[in-house]
Amino acid sequence: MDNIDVLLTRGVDTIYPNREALEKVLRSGKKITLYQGFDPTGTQLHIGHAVGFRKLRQFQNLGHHVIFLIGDGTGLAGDPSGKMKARGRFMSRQELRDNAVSYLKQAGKIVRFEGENPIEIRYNGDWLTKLTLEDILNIAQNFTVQQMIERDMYQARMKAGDSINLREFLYPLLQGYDSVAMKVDLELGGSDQMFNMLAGRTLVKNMLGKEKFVMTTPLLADSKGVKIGKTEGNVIGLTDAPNDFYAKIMSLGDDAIVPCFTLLTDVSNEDIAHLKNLIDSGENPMKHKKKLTFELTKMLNSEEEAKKAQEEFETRSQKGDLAHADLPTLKIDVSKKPEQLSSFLVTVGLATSKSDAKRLIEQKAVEWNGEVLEKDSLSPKPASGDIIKVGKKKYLKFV
RNA sequence: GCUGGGAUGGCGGAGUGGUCAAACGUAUCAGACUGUAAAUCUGACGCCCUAACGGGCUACCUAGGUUCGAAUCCUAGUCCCAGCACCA
Repeated sequence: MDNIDVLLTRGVDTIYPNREALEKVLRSGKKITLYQGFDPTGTQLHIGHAVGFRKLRQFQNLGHHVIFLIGDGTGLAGDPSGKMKARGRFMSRQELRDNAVSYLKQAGKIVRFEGENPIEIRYNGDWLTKLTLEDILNIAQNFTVQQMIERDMYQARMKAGDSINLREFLYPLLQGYDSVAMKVDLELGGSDQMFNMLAGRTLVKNMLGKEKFVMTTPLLADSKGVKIGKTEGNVIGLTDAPNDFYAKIMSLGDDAIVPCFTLLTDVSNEDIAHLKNLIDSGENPMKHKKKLTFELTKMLNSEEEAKKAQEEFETRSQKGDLAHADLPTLKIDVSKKPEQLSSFLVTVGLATSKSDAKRLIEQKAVEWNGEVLEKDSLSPKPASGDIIKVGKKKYLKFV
């Protein structure tokens, strides 16, 4: 299995028109131009994005011309993919540009924007916002309404009586036109982007008279199909602090181990198959999960930080040894009068309101130096070195 | 333009005069279990007072009104959606 095999199979969902055709081109030694686009509609990239980034990096390392496209033009239209509702509001180009700054910073943890064969950054607003009406009509003529509304999501929306805004409806045309504007040979994207990418294939064929390959990457999901990394409110961000990142990955279900190894690491297929066997035959998967987590933390930070995060996790969570753990600290305010425990928790930021604090106390979630405080009486006087723990994740150490 | 439908807690979504701080689901939080988990089970889930029983306040798009009492009825407004028509 050589580099090209890996490139074409590992972490790849589908290749259009087919794998053989692309392989032939790559084997010929030709360096291709490819891109993946990202609409900066938020500020945070999550671990799921890393799948695509890694693929870009592989192409980059093999000497191909990789373009990292910021969708400050397509973002204006609002990608309807996977959305069961039309967007309530659309973003301005300025907002998108602002978000893009942090996107690039985060993506830079995996792909290279500098050094040898750096990835080129482009903004599709540069050409999309300059399209004339005539251009748009010419693009539109390549598609039929039937093709567009065929998408499952639109069918579902129509059935449910939900709206399909014409603005988002145009999205595939814009994304498709990017391929024409940049004259790329290949577009990479998550499998949810298939429709949009195929629109680009059509346009490239009709407008440039050439073949554009499309490669989709699988969405990062555990074996039950549950998406990893972006469960509402609990995003595993690429720039999370190593300790947090480590803990978040560890708290994924065991089902996530194999998919994560496959899509996010360079561990060989044989090794993955081997560890899958071990787990299936009853071995405690924790060891492998720790290895996985270590690798990922290292990829996004450094070996040293990954080590530290791992040690921290071991002392804090596995041994429950809070005294030696690296906890957030708070200076004791000596002038402060003793107060009710519940209000104390609010003051130090461990509870959001007094009601919240009382609930936590009642639920035996508050520990002071390892001792559960069950009563909302006067709070103990904090002494240096005291540790308060609220629930499993919130700690505070007094200094 | 016409005709209908709608706006409820983080989200989805019940509720059509009192028993509604609002079913149910989901998310979140806590506890149990465990391998740190995940899954599962249990509980909590507006704010404030109380040791507790309990009480107060604020909330169902906005502003008024009817009523002893309104998420629920009326009036006006704002926003959203669907269908139809227009396209001479």
